[in-house]
Amino acid sequence: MTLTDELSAIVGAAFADEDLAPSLGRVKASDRPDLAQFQCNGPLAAAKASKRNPREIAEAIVKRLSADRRFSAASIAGPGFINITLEDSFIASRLEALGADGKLGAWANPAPEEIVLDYGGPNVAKPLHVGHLRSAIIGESLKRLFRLAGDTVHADVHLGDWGLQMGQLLSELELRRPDLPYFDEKKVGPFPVESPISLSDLEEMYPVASAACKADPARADLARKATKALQDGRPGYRALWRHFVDLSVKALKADYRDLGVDFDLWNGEAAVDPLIAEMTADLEAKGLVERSDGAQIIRVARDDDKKTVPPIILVNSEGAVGYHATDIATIIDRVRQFSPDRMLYVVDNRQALHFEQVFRASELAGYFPEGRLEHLGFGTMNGKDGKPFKTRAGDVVKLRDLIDMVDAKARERLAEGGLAEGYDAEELADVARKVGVSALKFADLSNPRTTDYVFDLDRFTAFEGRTGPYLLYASVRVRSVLRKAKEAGVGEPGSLVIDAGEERDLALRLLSFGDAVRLAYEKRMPHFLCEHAFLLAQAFSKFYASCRIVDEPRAELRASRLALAAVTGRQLDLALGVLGIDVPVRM
RNA sequence: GUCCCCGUAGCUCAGCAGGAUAGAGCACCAGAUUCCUAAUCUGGGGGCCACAGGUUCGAAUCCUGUCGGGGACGCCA
Repeated sequence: MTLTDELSAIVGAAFADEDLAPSLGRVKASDRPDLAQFQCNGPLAAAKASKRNPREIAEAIVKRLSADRRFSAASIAGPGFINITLEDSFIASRLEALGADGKLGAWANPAPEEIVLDYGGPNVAKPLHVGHLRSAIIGESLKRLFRLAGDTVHADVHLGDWGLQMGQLLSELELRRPDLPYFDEKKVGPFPVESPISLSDLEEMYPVASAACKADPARADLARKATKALQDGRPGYRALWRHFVDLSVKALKADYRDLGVDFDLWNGEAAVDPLIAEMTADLEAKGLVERSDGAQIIRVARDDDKKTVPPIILVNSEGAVGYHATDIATIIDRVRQFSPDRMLYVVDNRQALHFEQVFRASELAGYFPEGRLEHLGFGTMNGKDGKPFKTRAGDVVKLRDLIDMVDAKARERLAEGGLAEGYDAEELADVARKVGVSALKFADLSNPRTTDYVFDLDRFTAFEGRTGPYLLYASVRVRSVLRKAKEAGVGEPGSLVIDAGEERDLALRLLSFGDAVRLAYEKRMPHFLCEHAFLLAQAFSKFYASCRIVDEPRAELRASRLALAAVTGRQLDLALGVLGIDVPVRM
């Protein structure tokens, strides 16, 4: 139960005593912190419903609340707002409870769920680029958020390893190296253990093959036929495919590790290949499949659709399956493996129609209820011109290059401030990486998930203001203060005494963590957590600037402030952990 | 053409289960360090919330339309 839940219950009871709906007692943090800490707008809504005077209702409620010792003030303002200010002793008692809670007041899901979270989607043979940044870090953050709330989460990278792009690659290599044993149609094996080409060969081939197929229909036909042959199990193609996947997965794992992104499942589309035949037969038996222009389709349009929802191409005219089919088969596979309550897909907004189609087909076939499949779309990252971000040369920016850029910027910053003194090479590298990646992640995660945003290198590498490094700095300072206190032997953290306004503000901010967690969870939007982390770090910085801690002469106050700092440090680190941001020991 | 998203300070963006004086960061101006990390803190200027209607006691927030930007729309993923 969060603090505002508790306050809402108290105020709701007062509404109930006035024969009004308790839900009208919803309390939230005040929009006018200069006037009060919390507010309730219920009387205005109550007035509308019961045709009474809002101020009259507010007056009756306030009269009841005024008797409550937990409130230092309850008053009416404006047309009928109820302004509430808490007794410091009450704030202190709630903060003590928060400190004793292992999850620092985080909201817990009352009915924990089993969730499959799909947030990778990288393609074999394609290095991660800026476009993959969002799904990786939003997904990672949601995974940690759901787990914090008590859910069980299976994180699935869901590799793109089975569609037409595999046929494009196979045919490309076949054109270049027809002599390789893999391309002998009659040969069933064994094939060499070592891949005939390297990862960089693969990454070079992909855009070439893709462009060639786009330009030349005959070339594209080769790719489609190769895709079909791969899916039909031609041994040479399968062996080569295995090499491609192994090379890519190795590189992808390294890239994701550097970003602090970790998957439980490394399956790809190909993993459900054995289910395809069974599934298409089942869909056929259920009467959902139609023939159209040589392809097998499923119609998913509805009479009340405002937009045209095209049918799913289950099997194309070549006889091969695409990602519609593998996505539906993946739903079946996940149900069999985990029988989850929900499946979530963190994928670009532009895929919205695709998921709509897949979810409807899943519902029609009775595989999984549509309402428990969620496409958590995210906005695209654009350049300053509003178009998808590219380098000056017109290329997409590789994720690795981006990480190197922020890393270099962090080293520069450490050097110019003379901050790197006393760091050995290893710690320097560690601090630079953590500072750089925190900037990257926070800049991205602090945007609402669904909106597009402008990718601005200066902003991503800025270390002042509302940035990742600002949060790290606050966390490091907390740790430093606690260490100094220990060294100086000034005593242990003790019970809370609220003295200065900055202490009260910090305490109230700490107590709002539960609301932030719940909001982020319910909306599946990590930026609410970013907001909280920033406001918390800011409240701490203000507290730190105006209140002495280690050398505060009054022992009771010193102990209280140490406790406040300790709880802040723990909650900040927890929040940063959920965002996937690692904190260096010092910076 | 149909549908979806967006338009808020010079810039990048919050706020949109309607509510009080629309916020933050950056940039700009002025300050703070004999003292726990100045990657910090304090103060200041800066807004017809794209536009026009509508609903409401009350609209940045809900509805309709216009303009502007982006995106999606059967054999790519």
